[in-house]
Amino acid sequence: MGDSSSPDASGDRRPGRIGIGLALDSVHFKILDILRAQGRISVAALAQRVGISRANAYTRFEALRADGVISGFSARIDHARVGLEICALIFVTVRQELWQQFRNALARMPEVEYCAVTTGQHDAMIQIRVPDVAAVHRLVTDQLSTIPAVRATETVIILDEALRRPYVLPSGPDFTETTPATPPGSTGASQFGMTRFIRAAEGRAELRSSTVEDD
Amino acid sequence: MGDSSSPDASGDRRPGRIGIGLALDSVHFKILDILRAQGRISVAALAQRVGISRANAYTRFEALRADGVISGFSARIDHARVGLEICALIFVTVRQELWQQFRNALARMPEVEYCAVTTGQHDAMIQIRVPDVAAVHRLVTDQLSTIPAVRATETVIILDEALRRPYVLPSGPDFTETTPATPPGSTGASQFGMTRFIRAAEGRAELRSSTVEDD
DNA sequence: GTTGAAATTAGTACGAA
DNA sequence: TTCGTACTAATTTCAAC
Repeated sequence: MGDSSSPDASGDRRPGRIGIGLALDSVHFKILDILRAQGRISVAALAQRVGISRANAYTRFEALRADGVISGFSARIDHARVGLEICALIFVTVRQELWQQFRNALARMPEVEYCAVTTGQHDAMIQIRVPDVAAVHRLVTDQLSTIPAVRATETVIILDEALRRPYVLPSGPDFTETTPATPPGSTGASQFGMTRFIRAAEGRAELRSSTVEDD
Repeated sequence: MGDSSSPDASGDRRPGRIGIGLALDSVHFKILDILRAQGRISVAALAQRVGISRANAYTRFEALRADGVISGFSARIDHARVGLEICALIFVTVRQELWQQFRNALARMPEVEYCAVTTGQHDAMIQIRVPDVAAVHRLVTDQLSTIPAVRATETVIILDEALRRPYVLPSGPDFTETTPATPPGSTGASQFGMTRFIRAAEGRAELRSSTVEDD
């Protein structure tokens, strides 16, 4: 609240209102990016890395949590180290009148890591993690195919996970620069909510360093 | 080290050796499960919830991190709240001799959240997050299809994410019970590494409560 | 939105069981 | 190994600027 009239003339941190939640500025995005990579960093260290005061960092941190932008924190667990060596995708054709049954059944299967409802040839894609390939077959035949909501399945084994970057953030200049290097209208800045092009090289070059997954 | 001869007769916490790393027992799994749901919990609170001493919790926590079982911590970010409303899957047919080029190109695309090399009809599946559907089309035509390594693509829009449970842990009795309720050989316990069946109801009933994503 | 205090809590290093 | 305690260092909270 407070950025109603002219969002372009507000100076340095142009907040981009998204949906109905709080307006996020470049500092918020910097915080999110750090917290995405190092979820257990102290707020004090966070403040220092972002370049704001402790109190400010606490306020923003709390606001992000309260507003649901940050829904929580997770340890990243190495699946292989924990006995889940095999990952597979199962494409499912669902009887349209039994969707809720299908969802309920999935919720009861701990091997299911992800389920997306999709357009296209199939209705849903689920991703599972199991100890060995035999378990994939067992899961499909003994569990999935016995659900009445499931009409057909198609299984694909994942041979390698080339990229794993959970909780990506928007690309574009808004999201790494905090210093007043970019005057509002001069460069190819893209306000969130607007559909403006950014030259690919620009937005990406500065993003790269902050996308690494450490800690 | 110390559990070489008879892992069944060791009593309560039967460690299951996985790969070459440290042997994980049920306490480790309980720690992992809590840390998966509440990545920012203090070690003191963790110790209390697991039912071990603070010192022990520190030791195990450090061991899990040092051994790479826990590779880090992440904030869970609500994509919609951050302006990334659209999620899509793109199935890619890759020129087999140009795989490395393909990987390198993906690494430079911040919209790509995940890429898996798969068996089946296509060679890879990538998942992207962008602000709107137009951006999906732009990404496929302007970026992906201009990579020489990409022979063909097939795009599917995700209408709903029915389940999102990153970093799942193995199912089975080993992974929630800490109390000596289960004598080693009597029930359908499944040692990790062995391929033994567990009756579905057993392993899952007790798992359900600890799979919820809070904080 | 920032700085600088106090109060609380976290992390470490011992011995003892 | 694991536990319990004491010690040190850090973080969070709360005040005033």
